[in-house]
Amino acid sequence: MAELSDDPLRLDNQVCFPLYAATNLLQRLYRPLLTPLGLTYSQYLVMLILWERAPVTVGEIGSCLHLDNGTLTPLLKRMERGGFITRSRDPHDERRVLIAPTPHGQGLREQALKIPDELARDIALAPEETETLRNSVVLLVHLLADDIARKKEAKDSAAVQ
Amino acid sequence: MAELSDDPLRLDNQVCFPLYAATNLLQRLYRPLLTPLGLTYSQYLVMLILWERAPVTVGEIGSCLHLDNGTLTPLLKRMERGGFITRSRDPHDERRVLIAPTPHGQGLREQALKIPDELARDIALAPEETETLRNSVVLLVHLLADDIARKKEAKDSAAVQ
DNA sequence: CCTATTTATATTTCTAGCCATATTATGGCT
DNA sequence: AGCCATAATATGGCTAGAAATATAAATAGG
Repeated sequence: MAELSDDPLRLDNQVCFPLYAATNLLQRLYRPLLTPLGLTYSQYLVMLILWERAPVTVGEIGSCLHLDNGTLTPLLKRMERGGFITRSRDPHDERRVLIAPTPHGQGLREQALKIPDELARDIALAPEETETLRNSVVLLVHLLADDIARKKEAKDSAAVQ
Repeated sequence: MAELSDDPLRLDNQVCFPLYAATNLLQRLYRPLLTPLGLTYSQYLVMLILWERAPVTVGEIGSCLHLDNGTLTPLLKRMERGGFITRSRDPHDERRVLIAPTPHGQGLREQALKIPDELARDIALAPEETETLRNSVVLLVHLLADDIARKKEAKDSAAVQ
């Protein structure tokens, strides 16, 4: 019995699997709240950034959300087609693409304001426990992001030699 | 200042976003450990189940991992093509498809055993903090899964009327 | 028995996410 | 000006994930 429950490969003993499952389930909960606005969850995250400040570059969005360019380019194009954002080259540096909300995109902020409340009702974790959870996951994200950045750097300098 | 930091739409104040980011980053960390085995992260999760017990049905895998059939069917077909698993109809109930590891898939367990250690080194959370994190995310998963099941049931009974 | 319902899986059509590679732009150097 | 290293974004090819719908097998009611 101790044998089974100490098995590091046992699904119940993993940390990463619950994170993975929670993320999938959360996106399923967000969907019915976001589709009336015409947004997916990742698109909603982009709007959260743009509601804080705009314009931002594709690269800035990527480092905020920890997403790759190959993910963002098509996602932002869909958002442009949907009329949520504009994409325009920075005249001062034409390598950069500036992303800004359209008036319609900006206007959605009002409707988005009620989403956190609706979710809080569903999640039904004690506020204190939510805080604890948030803090440890935020810490984990920092550790992971640093670790991945370190590995990327190691790889890049190896590629130069 | 208090205005800004109380904004529920601020990225820094969200619980779901760090979970989302952590999950993406974790999959990036897993990738270099799993590609030598020929597995993706979700495929690895399937193997974790099969290493505990086999055969299992597609539906059982789905409820363990909280994944949809539309996700699992192609995933399992890729795993079959890759020689990791077999898919066969249950002779007693031909609606069901039984999934079992091939000898090759079974053999990978040995190599997989070192993966949790390598990851623990990368994550570098204190063991106690890891435990706290795991417990709160597991709790969250239960709450979310129950909530979604409740909503699905409500929708299905509405469809009947 | 036979039809109606339920159950299990598959299919279709989207959107996302990653890696590796390519394209274009900038800046510094000579 | 011309060249080289670097930087920012785009592309292609793959795997995943979800909702809605379809197919086929099993079961229940009459």
